[in-house]
Amino acid sequence: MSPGKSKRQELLCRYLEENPFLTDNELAHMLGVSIQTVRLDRWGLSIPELRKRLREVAKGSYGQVSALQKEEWIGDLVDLEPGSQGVSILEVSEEMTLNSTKVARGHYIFAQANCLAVSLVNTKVALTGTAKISFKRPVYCGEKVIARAFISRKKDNKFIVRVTSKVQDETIFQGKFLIFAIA
Amino acid sequence: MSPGKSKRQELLCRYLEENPFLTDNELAHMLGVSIQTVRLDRWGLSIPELRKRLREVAKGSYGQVSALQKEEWIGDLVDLEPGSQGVSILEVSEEMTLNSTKVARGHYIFAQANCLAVSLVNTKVALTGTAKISFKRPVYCGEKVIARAFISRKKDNKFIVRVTSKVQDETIFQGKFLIFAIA
DNA sequence: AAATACTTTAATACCAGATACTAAATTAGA
DNA sequence: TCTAATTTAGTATCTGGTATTAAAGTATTT
Repeated sequence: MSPGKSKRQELLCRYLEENPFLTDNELAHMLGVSIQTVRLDRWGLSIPELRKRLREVAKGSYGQVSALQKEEWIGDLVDLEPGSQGVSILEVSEEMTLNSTKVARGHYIFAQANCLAVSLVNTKVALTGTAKISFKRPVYCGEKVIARAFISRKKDNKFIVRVTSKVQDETIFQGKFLIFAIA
Repeated sequence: MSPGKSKRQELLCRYLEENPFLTDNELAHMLGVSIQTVRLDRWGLSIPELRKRLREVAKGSYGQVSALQKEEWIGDLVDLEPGSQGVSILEVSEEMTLNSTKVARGHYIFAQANCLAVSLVNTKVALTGTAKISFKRPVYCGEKVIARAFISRKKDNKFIVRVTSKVQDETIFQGKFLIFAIA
């Protein structure tokens, strides 16, 4: 991949993030390339056409739910062995950060860990009882948080789950969750 | 104007109010008339085409999105004395609960407390360092959670904030947050 | 019943903003 | 220099329309 291509694709993303209502034609002019190249780039980045983007924005806003509200889970489960361990990835988006800085709100990091911890417990319903958590350093917009969790102890319907969240091998969060399984 | 026409136009409006993402074709089938009649009706009612409707909804919401981002707090601040204490109310909605039961996800309760704790610290940026939290009992859909927070200790740029969340005088959550103020 | 007006349907040409595909031209890397 | 990646071009096709003209169908009135 040429440097021009990846740089252009980055730009394209930035333009569309700023203004998702741009046509391929407008993008082509802005980037100084042909419309075919723009389409090829969009395809490579799996960005849908303008009309679908409009549909998404429109439909998304039609439900009118806030970011944390509409997400069932915070983070994407990439590996899960119920009853043992699991891994979840969360890419920190603009909505999760404070305005002035680009630092993620603590409760998103917590939410990711909590979701993962709860999903480890292999029952219909699991509830967090207590938790001791620690944010090691701020996480910035765009960073990928990888949370790893494992069940460290189990007694009756009580589970102790330890979660460590990292950004590129640097621990940014640690938590110990006591979780109750409910039958 | 025949009664059939005005009745149909009323129906058309109702359908579009319910779901503005309907094509003329779909409307024609729903109303049992030809597509031309639908277009004529839309013209008479000066209802724009689907794509323009989408654009409007999308653009209209796009301004609001950034406005919502600014004050994306979990919970409503009802009382706040920065540097001392504050109260926040959160009504648990369907989106915050698990599907099977009607129990609120722990991280919403945490998020409310965390937001409140951070807002108590009267600086531009405040970050949660560590927290020790405890969920006393599940919270159900529709319940109003009242979180009260106060700064229990302060040293340099470190604040210890204690939060107690209640549902009708019953404590459902307690937390101790160590928060860093950043200049 | 016939003439007139209103309503509905049909048909055609055209547009924006795309997809899907083929192919040629350009550029960069070995 | 030759090859492979990248970019551009061109064409056919799609959706969901607009705009226009024309032809039916249905009342309404005279």
